Amino acid sequence: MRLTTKGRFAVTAMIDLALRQNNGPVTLAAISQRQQISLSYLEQLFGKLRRHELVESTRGPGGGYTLGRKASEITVADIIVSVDEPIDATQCGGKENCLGEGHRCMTHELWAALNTKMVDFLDSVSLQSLVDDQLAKGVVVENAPMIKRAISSAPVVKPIRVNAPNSVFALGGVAFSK
Amino acid sequence: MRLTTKGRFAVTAMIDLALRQNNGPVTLAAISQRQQISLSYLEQLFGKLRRHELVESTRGPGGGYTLGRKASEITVADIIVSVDEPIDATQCGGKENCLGEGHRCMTHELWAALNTKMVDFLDSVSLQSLVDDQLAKGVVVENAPMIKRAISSAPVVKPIRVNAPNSVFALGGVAFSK
DNA sequence: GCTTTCCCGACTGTTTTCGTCGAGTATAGC
DNA sequence: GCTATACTCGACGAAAACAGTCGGGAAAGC
Repeated sequence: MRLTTKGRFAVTAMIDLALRQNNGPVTLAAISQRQQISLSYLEQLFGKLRRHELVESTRGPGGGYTLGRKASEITVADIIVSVDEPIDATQCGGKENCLGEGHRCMTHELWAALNTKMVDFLDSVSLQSLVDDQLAKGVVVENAPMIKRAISSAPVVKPIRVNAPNSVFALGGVAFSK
Repeated sequence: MRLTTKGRFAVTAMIDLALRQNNGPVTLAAISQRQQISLSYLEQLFGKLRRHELVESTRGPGGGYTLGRKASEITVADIIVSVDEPIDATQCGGKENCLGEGHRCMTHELWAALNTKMVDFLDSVSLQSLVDDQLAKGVVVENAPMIKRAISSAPVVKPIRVNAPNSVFALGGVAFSK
């Protein structure tokens, strides 16, 4: 279980998606603009999310992504392991005796305890609960036009490929200096 | 809050230290051998842990490291932030309006919620509780000779610098394929 | 046929991780 | 004082992961 900005991007994007999928599929271009994440990077992340069946895609105009199952049935742990590709294979597999010195892979056991706690915790946080948090905080979801047709009239801001010139969130663990 | 193998090494080493500091200071060489972590790397990690006052050092023969305070008063969060050096500075600082589009940095708020939960959780897990887990699992702590003197007699395995030829735990998130 | 949108693989630059090395300082015991 | 032990510090380096780019392609709707 690793926890980096990569996982954060994925969680952020998933919340954005969950907040807005009522009006049909949400495009990556829209998420990219709202959350300031590079479109190409989102494509990579959603490729993984789709292969893990956390999202479904529909192509063509009016297409985009929707959640693969209910937000209450998607956990933060699901999202993070999807994009992090746990290369796993902790070598000794967990059962072999890493070194035949009788203490059989204490290092492994050692970390496993904390890791279990971590996974259990992240598995207890559902996407729905994060969405609720956002709604409670008064996040305004532009209840978009149900039109879906009648496009190509307004001066749409063209969603080009490169839209995050110098990403603001490039690095940094997250605030909390305390 | 980042969570990588670096933090894992630090936590692992701290548990090892907590398990054995009864018989006086524990040397990095000993931890290195038991946990299969490069000695030089441990030196770096413990330099940070010491500067954060999580451990204390005593030099010279018979020296080593001891915990800076009781194991029950050290949390996993303490250890991880010590070695991870939270570069912080999430750019927009958390108060500015990242982009003047009214939704004032939703991305930021979004992740902050989960991050708070993470930190709170890791802050609730004490080093002592992890040590207890280990003892409960029947980890045998070689209740080492209280001698401390009378060294240089037995054919001691020389603790040279290079002792982890090809580290087994080089990468990999941790097991849990499920 | 055109546009929209997802899909995929390859590529690149920076940061982090992990580890090495060399030199130095404090302490204890002879 | 000498020597061995052990921490202390800084620099360096290879390899991986991260974050992002790019170009082309394929399905679907108009």
